[in-house]
Amino acid sequence: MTSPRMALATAARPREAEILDSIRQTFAEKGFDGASMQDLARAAGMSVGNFYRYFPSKAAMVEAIVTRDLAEVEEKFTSIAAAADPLAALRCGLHQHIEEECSGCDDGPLWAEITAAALRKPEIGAVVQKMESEIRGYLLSAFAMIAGMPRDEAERHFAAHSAMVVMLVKAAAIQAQAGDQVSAGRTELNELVKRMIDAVLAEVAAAKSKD
Amino acid sequence: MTSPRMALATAARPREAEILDSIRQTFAEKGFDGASMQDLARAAGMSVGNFYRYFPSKAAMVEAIVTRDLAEVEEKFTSIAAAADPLAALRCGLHQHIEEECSGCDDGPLWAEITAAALRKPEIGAVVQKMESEIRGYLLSAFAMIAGMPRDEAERHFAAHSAMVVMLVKAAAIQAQAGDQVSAGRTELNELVKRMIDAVLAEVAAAKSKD
DNA sequence: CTGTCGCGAGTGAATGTTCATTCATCAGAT
DNA sequence: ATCTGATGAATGAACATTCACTCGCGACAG
Repeated sequence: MTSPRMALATAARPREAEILDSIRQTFAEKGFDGASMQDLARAAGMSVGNFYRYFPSKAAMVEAIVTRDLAEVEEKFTSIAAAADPLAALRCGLHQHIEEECSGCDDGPLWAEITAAALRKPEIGAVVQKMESEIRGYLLSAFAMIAGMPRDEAERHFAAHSAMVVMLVKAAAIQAQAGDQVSAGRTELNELVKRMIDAVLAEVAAAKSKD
Repeated sequence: MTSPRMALATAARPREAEILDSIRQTFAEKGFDGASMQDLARAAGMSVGNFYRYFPSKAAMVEAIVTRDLAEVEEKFTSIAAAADPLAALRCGLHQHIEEECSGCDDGPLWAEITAAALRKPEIGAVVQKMESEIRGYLLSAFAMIAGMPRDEAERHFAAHSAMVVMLVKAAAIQAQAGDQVSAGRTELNELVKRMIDAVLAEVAAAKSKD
């Protein structure tokens, strides 16, 4: 997940993307309020003064992080929409995502932090909400294809389903980073999460047959 | 949720409980790192100096908050375990909890904050993990009754199920406080969450018949 | 080829503010 | 007289934000 992300965004605004990668870690480790501008500047490998040239506020950094991740997600959904069997592609993509979050890329703390900050700071709340509603939009488009119904009908029927998928994925990512004693049961929980996602998708697919 | 909480804990250490109620709000509004000792002391209605007599650190406050909420949860599970139909009682209790979190008691931000803090500060992580594992324990005991199997067997079969329930409840509480545009779809999402919980419980109950 | 001008990128010390933590002190009850 | 619960000013560290300044480099006139 790290290398494609870097490759993707580096193309557009190289320096900013590079800084973003450094910043993520710091936010994850110290939290939104816990990370000082000095901390962040140091992590980005530059002086405090210069740092303000790139990001005038913490909210701006979160916005940049969110925007970049959203672009990644969009890319994935585009390939899902183009697949021969969208249901299978979506299912596979989600399962893969659950696996990835568990081992390797530790974005859990970062999203926990951003989620918490979104509930306190309106600027961040707006950004996060825009992101989530956009993702729900992608899901709904996929659902429309799967259920063989127009997009707006899918929206009416499956709004909650799309929200549930987003919720499950986020919750799983955050949970995956908590504690170590239970790591044996981590695999089991992941399997159960995947089954829950399957159940949601099954409800969507079931709308097709009864037309 | 507020009044029973106060009534419960006031019996034991009145002053501390009173302070805790004031503190909650501040943590929810400003975040763990965002809330200064001055903020918290003011919220508790006392001087900074005196405040340190009650809580020497923010982690201690979180611990107190968590401990108190855990006592509430324990109480609920005790009554569930004593019910004639534990499955129905558990199901009803969980559904009720989902409803409550949505309207009225806005504990979402607080738990988002605590969850995020738990991933960064080891002391808080330990406390939260202890709480969650205790709750999972209560769930597993209930599961054992429902499935009609010894407790340790339930633990082997349903560890993931208990973790999933905890995850769903927490995620729903946090999600319930995000944004306002979607509040129309909030009810639908809540219904879906309840159905997911039902699905998990159904898997537990299914273990009974096949003995 | 060379001097120098402009400019974007980068620096880090300075400023005023807020924070955590301590402590000398106080009011009132025993 | 003393003990308990409470006060809030004091202290030093850390923070956000600004700013005067440097450096390297390409353009370009001589």
